[in-house]
Amino acid sequence: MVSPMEERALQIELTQRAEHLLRVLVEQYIREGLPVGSRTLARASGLDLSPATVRNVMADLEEMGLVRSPHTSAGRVPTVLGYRLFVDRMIEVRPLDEALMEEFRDVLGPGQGPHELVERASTLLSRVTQLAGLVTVPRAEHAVLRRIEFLELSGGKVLVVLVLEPHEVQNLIIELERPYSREALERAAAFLNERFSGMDLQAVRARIVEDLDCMRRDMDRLACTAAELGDKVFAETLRDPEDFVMMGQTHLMRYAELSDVEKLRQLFEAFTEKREILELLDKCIEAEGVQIFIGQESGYDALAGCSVVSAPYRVGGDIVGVLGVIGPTRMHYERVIPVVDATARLLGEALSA
Amino acid sequence: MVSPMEERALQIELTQRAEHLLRVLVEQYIREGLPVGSRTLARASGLDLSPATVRNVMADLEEMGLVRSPHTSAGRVPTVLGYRLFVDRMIEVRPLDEALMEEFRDVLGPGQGPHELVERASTLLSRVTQLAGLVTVPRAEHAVLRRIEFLELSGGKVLVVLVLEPHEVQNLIIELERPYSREALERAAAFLNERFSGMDLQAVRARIVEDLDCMRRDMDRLACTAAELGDKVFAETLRDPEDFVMMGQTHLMRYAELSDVEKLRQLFEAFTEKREILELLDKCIEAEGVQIFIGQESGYDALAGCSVVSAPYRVGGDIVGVLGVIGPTRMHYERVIPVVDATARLLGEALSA
DNA sequence: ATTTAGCACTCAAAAACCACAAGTGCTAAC
DNA sequence: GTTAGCACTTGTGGTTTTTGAGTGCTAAAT
Repeated sequence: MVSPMEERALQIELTQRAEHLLRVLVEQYIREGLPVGSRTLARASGLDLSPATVRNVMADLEEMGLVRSPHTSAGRVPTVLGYRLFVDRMIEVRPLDEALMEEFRDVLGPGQGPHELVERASTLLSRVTQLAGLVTVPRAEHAVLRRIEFLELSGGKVLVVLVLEPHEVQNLIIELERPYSREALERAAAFLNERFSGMDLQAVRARIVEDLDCMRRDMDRLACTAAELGDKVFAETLRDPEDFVMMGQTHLMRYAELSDVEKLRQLFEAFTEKREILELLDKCIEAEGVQIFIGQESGYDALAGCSVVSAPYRVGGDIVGVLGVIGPTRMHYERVIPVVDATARLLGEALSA
Repeated sequence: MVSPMEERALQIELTQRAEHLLRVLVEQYIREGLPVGSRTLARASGLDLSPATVRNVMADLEEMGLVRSPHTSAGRVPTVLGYRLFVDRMIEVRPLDEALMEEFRDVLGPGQGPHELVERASTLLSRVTQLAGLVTVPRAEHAVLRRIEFLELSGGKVLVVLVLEPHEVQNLIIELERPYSREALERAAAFLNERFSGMDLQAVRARIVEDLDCMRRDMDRLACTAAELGDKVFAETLRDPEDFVMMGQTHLMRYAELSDVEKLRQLFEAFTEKREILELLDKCIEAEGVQIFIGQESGYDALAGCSVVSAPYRVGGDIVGVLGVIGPTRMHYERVIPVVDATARLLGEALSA
């Protein structure tokens, strides 16, 4: 999975010096948020160069599409491609310092239900990075079934209560094609509990699908009812994560580049809409480690001027969700990346416990 | 419950004409959002008055603190007190037209769980008024207990699953002082189910508290365990509503008077903080009908420039929550009030079903 | 063949200025 | 009590000027 931008970035050759200058420029711009002029850059670079020389280099970088000037007499700012190069080649990802790690472990300690953990992870991300944190609700496939319960409602609907092993209760309402007696429901639940409690949901699902056929043949009424109900329930429960938890949106209002109210509104609309964000997160779910979408790379207008840094998190080797942050393109990647990475790791661990 | 502003407003005497002019001014300002000058007002009033006369009246109104001018050569805008007078005396609250009512009934139809209903009500409010809608999660005291279940977790904690009658599942984790065997938990649950299912939570609570003493004396181990656990559970469940659902915040970004990003940030911070908003809603929970807080009346800085229109909603005669909208002071009260009122009524009905 | 000093040029942002329109308060006449 | 008239105030919008940061280019220096 290599984005078009990334591909383009890979082909770019730069002299040592140009690369260094680009790095310093991006760093400076991330810090200050103002276009960087040749004089400043010459000084900040540490190299013994005159502004004029720096200007020449800048002209080259501009031609390559790595920087641009907002107008003739302003300094240079990084383009998306410039950021790309920066994050791909120039960032040294150091592990988080132990003190912070300790705090993370503390917040994401065991003994909480998945939902609580997700919320904490999101809050943690946003607090530490001063950006908006987001975490998808984990897929439940590796949760272990502890107890299932059916309760009849009016109108041919049934309330299903599912108690899962990492302390969580899910409940959903299913609609039945044909009516079942209260007693049938009770016995079906007992049957399912007997047979499947202690197994993980994926296994349960597989087993039920498998059983469904031969049971129909056997005409074993009880087993058949149970399997039918179970099929509905677990099909529903194992659908892709359709939700995420987002915290700290208000942090984004602090960045000047997003201080246009209309722009901000569109961004927040996208947050409450959720659809686009979910699509984007979906793209990350198969990636190996930390993924970064810079500005327009994501392809969503509402996210113009924003970057997303994300990482999948796993339980028992399997990816069950994605988390990350969203902020202005000029975010402090070098710091954000390890934070996202660590959070993903620790959330995964906490969910496994 | 009369606010200080309201009290002050009650004492104000106005001539027929002055009152009319104030009303027209407020209406105009709510529509346009611009200071209203004497010429415009003279025309809009329908009265056959010269601008000069209107100016004289305005000078009086200004002295009474009902209007003010942003600067010497601008028109007048209503003050908080002006709005107060307007909503208290000059608004004719007409019931919603039948078509809209029909839509409301449709959205808040029966057959949904409380949480779903709350979310729908909030969305409905925000959509119809183009403001932010908010609805507190209803107190559960009149929910009927259908089933209670204990599941032991590690570390002396117990997961309690509570199935309530308007289709809802609540789960909470309680911490135990002394350990109970798995069997004891199971039997306690059976005992509680046997004894209390079908009763409303408040009654359950009362009964348990009542029983607790005499049971301790009896030394009936089972009943005692059950009562102790039940006491914890229902004490927890019946606490005041500690949460609300808010929808359509982004609408607020459309109003010019809130278009200062810093102001907006503070407002949104208050929304996520929730505490202040909850305090405010708490004040409404005892009121009879629709309550209105205009601008600073609420006393919270973050809500400067905002008004809140709220109404409690009831299930079976008892207030179980509050709902309303929040928007700029210059909102269209005459329309918003019936909407809030109707939503409260219908949400109550839907929850009772 | 780089690098750099020098210089003319550009452009946005800030300040200064102007004219104008909207609106006021006041006074004196109706 | 009402209104016409008038002087005065003040934000707004437009134009112009100034300023300063920063550029690109050229020609000299290394």
